[in-house]
Amino acid sequence: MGEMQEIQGSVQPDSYNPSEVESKWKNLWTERHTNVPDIKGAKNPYYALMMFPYPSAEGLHVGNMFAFTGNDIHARYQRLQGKDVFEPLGYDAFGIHSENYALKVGMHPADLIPKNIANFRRQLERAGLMVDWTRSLSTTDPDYYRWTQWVFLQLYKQGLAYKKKGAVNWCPFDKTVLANEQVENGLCERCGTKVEQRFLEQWFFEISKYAPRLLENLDRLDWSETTKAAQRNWIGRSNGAEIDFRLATKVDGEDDYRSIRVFTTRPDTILGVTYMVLAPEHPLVDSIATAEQRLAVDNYREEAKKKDLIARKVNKEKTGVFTGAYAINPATGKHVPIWISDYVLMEYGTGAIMAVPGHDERDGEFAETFGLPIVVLTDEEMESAPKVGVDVVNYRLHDWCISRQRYWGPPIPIIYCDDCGPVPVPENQLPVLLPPIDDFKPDDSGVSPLARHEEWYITPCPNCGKQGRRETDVSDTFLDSAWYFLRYPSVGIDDKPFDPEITKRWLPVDTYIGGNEHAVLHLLYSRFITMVLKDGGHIEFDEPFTKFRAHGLIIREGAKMSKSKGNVVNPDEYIDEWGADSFRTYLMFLGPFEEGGDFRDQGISGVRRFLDRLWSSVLNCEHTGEPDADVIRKLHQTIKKAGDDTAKLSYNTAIAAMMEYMNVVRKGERKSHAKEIAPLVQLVAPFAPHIAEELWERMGNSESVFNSTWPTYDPASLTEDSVEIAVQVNGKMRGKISVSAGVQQDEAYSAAIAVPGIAKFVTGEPKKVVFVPGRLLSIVV
RNA sequence: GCUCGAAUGGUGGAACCGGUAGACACGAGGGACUUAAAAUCCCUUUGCCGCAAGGCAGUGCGAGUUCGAGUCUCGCUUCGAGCACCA
Repeated sequence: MGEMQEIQGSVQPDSYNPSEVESKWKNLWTERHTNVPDIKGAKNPYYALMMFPYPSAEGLHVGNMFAFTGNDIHARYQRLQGKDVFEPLGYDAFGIHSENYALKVGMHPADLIPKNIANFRRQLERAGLMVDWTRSLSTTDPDYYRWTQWVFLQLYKQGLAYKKKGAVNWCPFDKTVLANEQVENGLCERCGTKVEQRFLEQWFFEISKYAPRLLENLDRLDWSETTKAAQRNWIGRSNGAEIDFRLATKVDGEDDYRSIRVFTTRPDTILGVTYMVLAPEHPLVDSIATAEQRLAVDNYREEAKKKDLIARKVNKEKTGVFTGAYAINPATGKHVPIWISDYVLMEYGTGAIMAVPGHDERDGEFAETFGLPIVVLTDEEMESAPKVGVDVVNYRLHDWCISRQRYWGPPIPIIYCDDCGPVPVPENQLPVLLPPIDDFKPDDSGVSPLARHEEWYITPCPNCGKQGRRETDVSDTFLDSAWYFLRYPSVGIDDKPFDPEITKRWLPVDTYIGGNEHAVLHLLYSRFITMVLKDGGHIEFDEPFTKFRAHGLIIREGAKMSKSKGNVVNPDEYIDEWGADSFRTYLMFLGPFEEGGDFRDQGISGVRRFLDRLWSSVLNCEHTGEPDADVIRKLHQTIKKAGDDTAKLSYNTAIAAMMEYMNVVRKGERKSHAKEIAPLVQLVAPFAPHIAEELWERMGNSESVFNSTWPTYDPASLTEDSVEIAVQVNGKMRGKISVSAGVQQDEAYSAAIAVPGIAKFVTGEPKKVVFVPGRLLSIVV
């Protein structure tokens, strides 16, 4: 063996071989249960959570890897701080995405998903995450979705789940309804198909009731500001007033005058009202339309119903029709005509507005189109406007439509009975299993494929025992993911969704990391469900994630990665070539974690070089004699810098600090001392855990490096004895002086003008001298 | 239109509270080692002028505050993200 290496020459007997080191430690971690915390007895529990992935057939994406690694580093860092860290990971495997893919490749999702999960698991394990694999889950496990159905029932019990026929977003491609949050610019978020409006009976969660709380709590959450801003935007609070406009004539056959209530944010402009507009669907339209206008009104309402949402939103030309009726402005007593138009939305406010064309752009356009009068008010008129309204607050947040006319999801646990009406499935009869049907392809009927299976949906009413009918819609995937963080610590407990003692110990989640694309979907829904469970007495906190950080996106060659551009990075290739430790560290080094960055193939070599140097420095270090005092000083500075930066997820600068230290340690090809290099192994450990374990072991430690304690620094070492002070004359850099650290202004000044290059700019007595100790001397002449 | 971000060498990116702009890394150039290459190690690397010492300019653009501005204020430009006929 030795002879062979002698012949090959280039092969060092003990050079760094990532794949060897990594597979060794992967196995040891599993054997020793290194990553399994004591769920019931942990003294310093720390829950480090990462948004779970959808297990796609393509396998893990670098974006996922980037995010998981960032979370893993945080988790490992917290562990080195002495915390009992729980880092779980599972799969968000229900939903349209999985189902569409299964349809495309002609497989059943129930067969496809386990394959995808196995591939994900393989890739995730290669990444060296500190994940507790004994507590994983998939939302498609009956053991899991049983409790998703339980969550539905809690909302139902608390009066927050209701069924309503109404205008909903229908995706003609995915053949299902969508939540408002899943519609982007009138297009389906998943497939980009134009969304149509349909009138269907659907299950809703009354999230709108929680709008004030969802908004107010944001102020006390330690979350990325961008995420909070997106939620505030989405919840959309606006302060205004509701004002009643009485009709000028009575509705036929009624004794009293009816009135129309409007919402406005500008009650001070009431003197400028020249007409009113109702949404076409407004319930009063039928009764107030006059005989002459009836036909025109009906036609317009039919047109509005047909018009797809995108036409309404993109083509903002104003259309409308006069109802023939008039109302009385409560502030002036004047009669104003009542129109209907689809620029007024039934879902917002009261579905009716007072139009002030002189002070509202949209009203102005409408008035111009139809030749209605435009009144521009003076400031005095607005200030002296009579108060005829009641102050109200409106939110844009709509209720969450959770029914999906699809197959691949948890069936909604409701049974319809002719006598008893909708009856919730008793909790002890959960789960309502999703039947293994083959014809799961959705159709245009507006009902789920499950509705084709009488043998499944015909079932006795839990109340009276007569023949009933199951709800055939399944619930939205976002319900699966709105509570999964509650389940992880209690995985394996089969008589309740989450154990109260365990939940008390581990939740809320200490840090949550994920993509900002979920700011108004998953993150809002999770907060809502948490509040509901708190109000139902199931948990003791009403915010699920104490701290949330949105990670950035990885791009390549300045563009988003996509298959069509051919610039997708497959993590496997890079791990094969460079090792997981180098790959992880490179991902964290390429840019700020919360911003992301550009993935460049060549960049990874620098990180690998760093690990190679670390390897050889540790293996060749001196164990006798004393370490260099200057190096030790730099070490303390590095411990502080790398520690502070790692703690605040500023991973790229933490790595830079370690590299800088490495350069100091090896300066001029010197041999490092064990005391100089050992703490660096610990600093590197969260980033490159395998090599850190290996080196830690080779340094004579028998325990995992992750059971060691983060090195401490001596604050006295942070300041240098002598410092370089910058000297400016009239604001321009003119030179530097080297002085002892505690030097005062006079002394610094004398030292400065003793330098000819500085003195030549200082002519005569200075007008002013500014001295920043240890940094700078500024002379004004 | 509204709400957030961002803009710094050839490239990715650093810069605490307003205090030496360009840390760290890639790339490039030069050198050492080698029969050679790879690997490794060392040096140089914002631009311009200069043999040098040194000087001038410089953080998207234009003003301002300040002894001093990448950083603060005002006014723009461009790019990215979210929301959008929400009264």
